[in-house]
Order: sequence, then C-alpha cells, then structure tokens
Amino acid sequence: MSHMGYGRLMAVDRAHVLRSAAALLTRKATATMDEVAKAAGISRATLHRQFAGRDALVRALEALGIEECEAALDAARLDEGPASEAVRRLVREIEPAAGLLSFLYTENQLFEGEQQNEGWERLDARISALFRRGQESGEFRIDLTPAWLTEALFGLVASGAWVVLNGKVAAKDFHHMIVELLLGGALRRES
Amino acid sequence: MSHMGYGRLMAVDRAHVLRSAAALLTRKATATMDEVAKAAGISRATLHRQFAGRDALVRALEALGIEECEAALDAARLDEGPASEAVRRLVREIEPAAGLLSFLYTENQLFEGEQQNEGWERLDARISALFRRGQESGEFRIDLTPAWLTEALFGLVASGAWVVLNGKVAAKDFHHMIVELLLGGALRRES
DNA sequence: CCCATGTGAGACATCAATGTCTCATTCAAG
DNA sequence: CTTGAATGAGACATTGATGTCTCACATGGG
Repeated sequence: MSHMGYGRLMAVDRAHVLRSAAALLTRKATATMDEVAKAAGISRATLHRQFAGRDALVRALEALGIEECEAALDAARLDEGPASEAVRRLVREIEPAAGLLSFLYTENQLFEGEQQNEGWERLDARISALFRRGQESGEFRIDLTPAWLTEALFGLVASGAWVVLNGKVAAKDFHHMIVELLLGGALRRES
Repeated sequence: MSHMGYGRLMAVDRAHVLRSAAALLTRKATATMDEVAKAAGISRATLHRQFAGRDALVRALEALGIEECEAALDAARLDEGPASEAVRRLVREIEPAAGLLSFLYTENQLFEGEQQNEGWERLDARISALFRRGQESGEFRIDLTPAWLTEALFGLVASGAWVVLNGKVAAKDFHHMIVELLLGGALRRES
C-alpha cells in the first residue's frame, strides 16, 4: 500500500473509468455494464469492484457532474462584473461538462426517487442568484423568473451538447449559440 | 358499437391508453408495462393485446408525438405573417404535446437505432424553414443557424414542460417564458 | 525467488420485466 | 336465453442484465 491510496499494482484509474463511462453513456444511455467496462478498457469484474452496481456508477457520475459544475461556477466568478459577462464565463466553463450533463439530464431516475442529490439545489441556487442579480442591476428582464432562466440554461446546454454530438452544428459554435440565444434571443436587434 | 370499428363489447380506447401512458411516462420514464396498464385502467394482458410490447408502445407514443407536432405546425400556419408571430403560434399549438415531447426527448433509444422515424426530419425541416424565412426577412439574426434554433425550440419546450411538472413555474407562464426567451433572450431591451 | 495484490475471464445464480398462455367472467347483440 | 367477443386475473416460461463467485495470471515489492 505504501503511502498512496492505491495498491502496489497499478490500480484502475477511477477517474478514467468515470470519464469513459460518461463518454459512452452520453452517446448510448442504455449501455450495459459490460459495454461500460469494455469502453474503459477493463473487465466487468473490475468495474464492479469499483462501483457496486449500475446504480452506484450512475450516482458517481451524478456526483462527478455536480462537482464539475460547481468547479465551473467557481471558475466563472458569478459575483464579479456584469451578470451577462458572468453568464458568458459560466457557459464557457461548463462546456467541458456539457456531455455529462446532457446524460444526467435524461437520466430521470435521478429525480424520481425520494432522495436526490442536494447538489442540484445548490447549483440551482447559485445560478438563480446570478440571474436575480442581473435583474436587480437592470441587465436582465424581470418577466422571466430566475428559476426558469436557470432551467433554460441547463436545457440549452444539454441541447447544445446533443446537436454537437450529432454533427448538426460545429463544436466551436457551442459557446456562441448558447450564450447568444440565452441572452439575446433569436430576434434581430433593432439598433 | 355496432357499425363502428370496434366489436360488440366496449373495446379498449387505444387513444386513451396512449394518453395515460404518455402522462405516466412523462412523470416516470421507467414505469413498467404493469404500471402503464394500471394507469390506463386496464390489465396488462389487454395492454399487451394492443401493443405487442414496450417497444411497440414507445413507438406508438413516438408516432403520436410526431402526429400532434405536425398537427400543431399545420394549425400554426408557419408560412403566414411575420416569422416571430408564427413562432408564437407554434409554441401555443405545441404546448398540449409538450409533456409527451419531453418524454420522447429523453427516450434516447429512439435515436440510437439505425432506423428512426423520419417524422422528426420532416418536423425539423418545417421548423428550420420557418427560422430561415425569418432570417431572410430580416426578423431573425443570422448568426444562429436554423438547425440550432430548431433544436433549441424543442429543448426549451421540453425544459418548460419539466419545470411546470415540478411546480417551479406556473403552467400559465409556459407560452410566455418559452417564446420570450427564444425570441427576445434574457437581456433587457435598451429601448 | 516468493508472496501478496489486483486483475481478467468465465461460470453461475439471481432478479425483474417481459412475453405467452389459459380460463373464468362480463357484456352486448341477436 | 344463448352466443360471441373482449377483458381481467393469474400462472408460467423467457430473456437480458446484474450481482457473485472462483481461479489463473501478471506484476511489483520484499
């Protein structure tokens, strides 16, 4: 064991397994544990040693997604500068996690049970606070509630990841199309 | 029933079964055939007589969703008047089908297989044409592609159905919040 | 070299949902 | 009343994924 958390042999890289699983499940949400294992380059037995079951794996992915989102929120410094600029930074920072979020977004089981990860509420609260700040500063319109804008943001990120995955739009346009639609809308500005 | 298409006994109302299934699956996408049957007030045997299996049921729901969408597009008269007004009518007409669309949107299996219902392409084409018309008329900005605007529309409708279902926003605000965000964005207008 | 640990491969049981059947019952038409 | 059709209830087999186990093997440390 030495002083590391891992054993003498190169233990399975848990983060790498989660990455592979996220990438695969984003493309094929119904992938089996066997397919997940193969995608990660390990055996099903080893996968099961890391995650007690499919449910545990999905929960771990949920925790990872929440973790990355919170890191993105931190990096975006939502409290600084104009709210619209904060939104731009947020989308920029959250883009790497978009695929994973898209998967979690469709994994309704996460929200059906009694106990759901309170991390989502924390994220909602922080993003809602950003939109509320923008409203109070006069940047954002007030007829669209912060709760709705927050949900719309997640929905657009998921949709964006989806269209990029399907090749309908280029990955480089991800940030622009989400931010511009969310902030400016489809209508052409008069001025 | 006599000269109707049904037998002497009151046959199961297929449309009603689909309605119930859509309503249940919108809330709980992982519901079993047994739960679907109970929700429709029929036995599992009868449900299975109507739909060969879960897959057939989902396919029928997909067909229903497409059908309702196309009906909504027809009713919205996308070719008439300003494009923005057509979008408003479209969202208005599509609202009753939002829950079903939200379910179908998360049912990735529909898009994983080789053969996917070409109805989606038809819908995409018609809605994309609307956004393109708006761009050519100068109403809509041209830096957001029709393909993206179309996907965003579906995504926002699904998100809208979701937040209404969860009570985060009132059902009466559905149309306003989607149309205003899609067309106008979150930024407050200067003028 | 020897040992301990983590892994891959595969066999096996389990489990839940599904698909399939039978049979009694109910209801409406004749 | 009789009959035919459709349903409800339940038994049963099937299926696919999952959870569990054993065992051989490879590898790095002692």
